[in-house]
Amino acid sequence: MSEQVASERIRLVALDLFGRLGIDSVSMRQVAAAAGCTVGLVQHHFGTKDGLRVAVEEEIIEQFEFALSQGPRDRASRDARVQSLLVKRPEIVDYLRRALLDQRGESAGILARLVVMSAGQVREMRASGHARTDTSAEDQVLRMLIRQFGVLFLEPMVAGIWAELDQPETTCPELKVTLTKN
Amino acid sequence: MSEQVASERIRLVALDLFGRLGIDSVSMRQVAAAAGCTVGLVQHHFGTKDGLRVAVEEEIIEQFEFALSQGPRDRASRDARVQSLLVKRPEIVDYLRRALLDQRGESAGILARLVVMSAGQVREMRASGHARTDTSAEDQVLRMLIRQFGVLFLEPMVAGIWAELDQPETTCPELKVTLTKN
DNA sequence: CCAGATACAATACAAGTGTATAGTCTTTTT
DNA sequence: AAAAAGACTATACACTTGTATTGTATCTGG
Repeated sequence: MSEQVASERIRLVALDLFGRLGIDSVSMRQVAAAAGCTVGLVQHHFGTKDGLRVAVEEEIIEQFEFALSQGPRDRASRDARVQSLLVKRPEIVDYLRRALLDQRGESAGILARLVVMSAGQVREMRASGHARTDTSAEDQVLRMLIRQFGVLFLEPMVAGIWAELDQPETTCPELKVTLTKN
Repeated sequence: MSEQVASERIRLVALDLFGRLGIDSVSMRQVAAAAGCTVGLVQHHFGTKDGLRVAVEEEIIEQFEFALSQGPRDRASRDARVQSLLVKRPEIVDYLRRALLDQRGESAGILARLVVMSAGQVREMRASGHARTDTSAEDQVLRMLIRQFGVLFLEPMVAGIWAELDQPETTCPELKVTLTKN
């Protein structure tokens, strides 16, 4: 099952760790340990930490391109394929959420590429009659991105609040009483 | 204007930096430099970095309690006061967004306290007839929090996408052409 | 077979981290 | 005025960080 090449394994655990903890909070040694190798190997394959970040983002882009390129080209089908990808690989959602919210320095690059891809999709849909052309293309791009990411990005917020409402006795005893009282 | 006590100045710049860059990415020395003092003074006032984090969160809680405690007690008025606070102090929104996003370890504490506060508000509204009692309190708490934070949390995402759509020639030349073509 | 590339490990190092400690002023208290 | 307390600086230390370097297997093409 985990008998892949080490390079790919490193990329996958890096994507997972970066998404879950944030790039800055993950050390090369952490990545190496999670991938079951040494720091030297990570360096050998990706050069620097930034090189690893680029490779991770490359993988995300590839996944998107794959999901968008095959299958029917109407809006609903494309949305479904993207949604399927994001549900199957929540690490990607985590990573992108951080990239979108951070938006400082190099981490904004993947956002730009994603917007460009979405713009391409919108243009293609407009040309093939799968999208109306009487509204602005910018709006359509923005709507497309929010349609695909909006709920997924808000999900941890709702989940966090809900978890707190569900079992608050660990952190704050009086809340449970308050809420179950009526 | 900036002739406050150093302790308060440190707390404010720490809140700002923590919110903008994330707690882990901000060093004590960075905080000290931004506050115009040395690391030793930060230690003297707040002990450890975690102590500084606690103080920063304390300040946020205080601001919320202040906004909630004074003025009319109906839902619309409270929402307006909270909204006013969050607009006036975007660092607080940034900080809370990160706390909500991270949700690991100690950083989840302020989320818990915020949920508890909101639950208290809901209970008070229910008791005073400012909120209906025929729906679940949990739902009301969740709705209240999403009502107050939802758009503010999504805002940087929209802003980021929009900025990319607005001036993409710096990062990706062909997008501009694509979008302005029709 | 055997050079050469490739996969991987071990270690070394400068820079940055949080924090402990000790010292110097300045204010407050008695 | 003496002393205690607080505000503030300077420095040292152990640790982690990313990365450079060097070495060793393992494969691979001629």
